[in-house]
Amino acid sequence: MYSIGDLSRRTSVKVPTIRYYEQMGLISAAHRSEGNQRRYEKADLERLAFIRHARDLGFDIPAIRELIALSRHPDLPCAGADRIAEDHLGAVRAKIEKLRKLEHELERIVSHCCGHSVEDCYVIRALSDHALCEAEH
Amino acid sequence: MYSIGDLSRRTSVKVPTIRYYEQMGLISAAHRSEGNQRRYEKADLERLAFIRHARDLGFDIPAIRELIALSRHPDLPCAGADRIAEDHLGAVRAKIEKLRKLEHELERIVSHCCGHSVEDCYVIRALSDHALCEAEH
DNA sequence: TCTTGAACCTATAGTCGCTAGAGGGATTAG
DNA sequence: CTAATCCCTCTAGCGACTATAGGTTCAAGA
Repeated sequence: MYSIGDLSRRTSVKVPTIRYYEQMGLISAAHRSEGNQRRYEKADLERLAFIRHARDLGFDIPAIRELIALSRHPDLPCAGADRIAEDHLGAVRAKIEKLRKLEHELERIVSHCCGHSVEDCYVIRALSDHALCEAEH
Repeated sequence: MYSIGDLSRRTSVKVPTIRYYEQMGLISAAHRSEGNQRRYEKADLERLAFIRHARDLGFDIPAIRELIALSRHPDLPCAGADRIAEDHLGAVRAKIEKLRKLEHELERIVSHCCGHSVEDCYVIRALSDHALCEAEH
């Protein structure tokens, strides 16, 4: 039997976050002590570690809910889980692509700025005048 | 004289967003018509285009506030603006780095999954067992 | 001039995944 | 038995908007 604090220390998930996950339906409502405090078992610890891991990999809460639901039906084909992971991978790649374009444009703007005063600062001028940009954004 | 809708169409900033920027102090409170509707001039349009452009480049609102303040003092050295842009570039690069690690790990997990049922799905197993991961995250 | 419909107004709540705080009760070590 | 630490619920805040409700003003056509 673990208290919520024990669970928190063992999974590195903060106490309020555990309560939040309960509210979001990612973990089922815990048993309570006589004094109404949450008491957890080993299965809860594993479940929470799963959630933590998925969050670290950037899955959002609805995706995690689906993954948990799938993991309770070992007989189903795993195409569902694969699709969730692939979709997420696609989203991560899209974000990287966007950020890379941003990086490129910012690099260009920063490196072009050799002025001394704000008046001829390339950073400010580029923001004021879209025509100074290389790509659309 | 532009109405808020004119301004919106010309800058591609949505009407509620323009009001939000006014609330956040990025644009000064507009003059009003007799019937209390906002009326803008060319200077407001340029200011809003500047903001839009900075947002597209990922600057957050406090940074934009600073950039606007700087752009009104053309005599100041432009090191302040440069630093804001460089800081932002650094943040963008850090995000890219994080996402690339995620991408790598997700690729690995997805590509290892050749199971047919959830029971031996590598996606689910990797989430359940952190030891299957290559890097810490 | 009147009417209609589009555009405008304010104020409030919702998004996401937590995090922080207030104000109180439970547990446990000494 | 007491004090320190933990735990409880409830509410509000973050950032940058977006959506909705309920009402007012404007502009163009009849």
